[in-house]
Amino acid sequence: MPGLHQRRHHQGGARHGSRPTKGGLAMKEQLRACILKGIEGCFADGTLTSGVVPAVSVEKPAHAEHGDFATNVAMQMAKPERKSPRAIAEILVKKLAGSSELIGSLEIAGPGFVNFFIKDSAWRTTLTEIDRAGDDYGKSLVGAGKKVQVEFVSANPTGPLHIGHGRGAATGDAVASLLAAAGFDVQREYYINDAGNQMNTLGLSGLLRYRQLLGEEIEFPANCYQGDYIKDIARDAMVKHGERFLKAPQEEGVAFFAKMGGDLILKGIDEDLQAFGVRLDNWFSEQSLFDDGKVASAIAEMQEKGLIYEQDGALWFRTTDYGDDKDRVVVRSNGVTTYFASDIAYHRDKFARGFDWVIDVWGADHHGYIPRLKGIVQGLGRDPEDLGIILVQLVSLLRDGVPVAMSTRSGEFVTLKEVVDEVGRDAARFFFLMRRSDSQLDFDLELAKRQSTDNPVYYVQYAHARIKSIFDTARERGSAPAFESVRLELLDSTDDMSLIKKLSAYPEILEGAALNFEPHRITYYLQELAGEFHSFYNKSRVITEEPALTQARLFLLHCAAVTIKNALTVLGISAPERM
RNA sequence: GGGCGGGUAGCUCAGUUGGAUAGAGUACUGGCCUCCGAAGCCAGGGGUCAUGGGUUCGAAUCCCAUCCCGCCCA
Repeated sequence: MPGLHQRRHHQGGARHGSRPTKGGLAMKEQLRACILKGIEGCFADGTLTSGVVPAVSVEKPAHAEHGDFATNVAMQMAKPERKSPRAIAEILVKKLAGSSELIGSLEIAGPGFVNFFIKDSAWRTTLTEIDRAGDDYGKSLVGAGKKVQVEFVSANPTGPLHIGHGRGAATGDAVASLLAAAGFDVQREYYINDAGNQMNTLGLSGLLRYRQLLGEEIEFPANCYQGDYIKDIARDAMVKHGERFLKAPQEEGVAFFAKMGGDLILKGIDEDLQAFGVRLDNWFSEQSLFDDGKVASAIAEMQEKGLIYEQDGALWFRTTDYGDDKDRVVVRSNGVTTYFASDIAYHRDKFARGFDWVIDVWGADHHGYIPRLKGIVQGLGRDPEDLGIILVQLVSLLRDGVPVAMSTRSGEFVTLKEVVDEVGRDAARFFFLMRRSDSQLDFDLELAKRQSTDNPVYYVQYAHARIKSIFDTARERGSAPAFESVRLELLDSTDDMSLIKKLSAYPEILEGAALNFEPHRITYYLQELAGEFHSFYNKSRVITEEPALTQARLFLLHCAAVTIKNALTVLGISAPERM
């Protein structure tokens, strides 16, 4: 559960409440500090007596009538103070009134909430900050430079990436970007499963297709890789090497096709990922763990710690010590190591490389591995929360609402490349990130391609392009943007204010999305922000007869464009100037 | 049989980590371009938050049990 890590790292990270305003996030921090001070003040002058300071929570009410922020401390203090929540709220409100530049007014509501109405002028300073920060608007320092590795995709090099890998790629890449934006030092890694038996199967598949190509009558086994890409590999080998592997011993042929096929497929995977906008910082080979003796040394370390024992000729890891159902085999009685052995060595190596926090992105069908992986981490003497695991659920591909049949066994699966070629990189990424990774995802190809209102990607990108277009028109009409001395106080309508407040929310949304590994929060925010802009645009003229007002509104839209672009960028989606 | 995820509007899904009157998109109905991009906006109806208990000032959210769907393991 990502949420578990979040709390620890959230509290452990450096808060930044002392910095100047960072949109709504810093406002909350300021209010929180202000409330705390108020409570201490009440204790000092005797109006409150318990001396018990509650955990002050400041939140954004669901309804605008309830103010910009609200706190429930009066309710929390009711018991220790032995007063009614509303009575406590009254005492607090008296103390807090006028105690901060931010607070316009205060009220007591409902069972004992204290509602804060922030001065419009305070909200408007966010705009100055957005303009100043530019591409950096929304970023924070919670990560405090901690080294984090996000490992994702890591598909076996036995076939091209399919649509399920696409969701993992979009998620892993976006989470990495989010964490970087939250101040972590992030590395993206791909783990190549190039040591297992599936490589022999790949080699055999290639060899058999090759022999078929050269005229041999062979029934192609059902447990070999069925896809046409195997035939391409065989054809390639035939062109380069002729009939050489017809006469060679089968072992040599299998080894050749395993190596050649693996390299070729991996190259294709890299190309597909790049076309999808994903660049890995590091490609880590499972085989290298064996070649470098890291598997052996990892096993040795665990044996020394007494975590690996021998039984029935096999070596077992005591994962039950850490909550697993049963112990897991590391080395079989025939001397062959398991995937689990590689996993021990691999994760040991990750931490040895200095990562404070290691995140694995998996398909949800691997959820059964969580306890044993957590076991490894603890066996290494680490906190289990130093390993974060993101499970990505299945993608159902639809075309106009009708499911597209997919099955890797039959070879008729839909590849990531096909999807990206058809709907484009931006739409594909947005769709993959539109839902919580926990929940299954319907991906409708026709909807993703549609250039209309029901396609959320276009809705958001259109907002950005529309703003740029307004700027073009402004220049044509002699109102070229000049933001040296914008009169922000002219932005005083409810439409101005609600757009400003939505822009102010971005830093908090970004931080929450990062610490919880939830990129979908950004896609939702983008849709809300775009909606806020479109609504604003339909009600408010930007280019007017009054130069000062025109400049103020252009400035507001400039800030909106910056925010939309930043949010799209962190998801790896472009912000077009024209569409 | 055990474990994990899910069950919220006709459909697809959010729900700020326990807060006030549960939201958005879509679909449906009706309006808005002599005017900065109508790929847009505005208005309306639509709910037993799977079910039953519990915890407390307060539960879609936490706990227990049950039902349904998907996946993993035996």
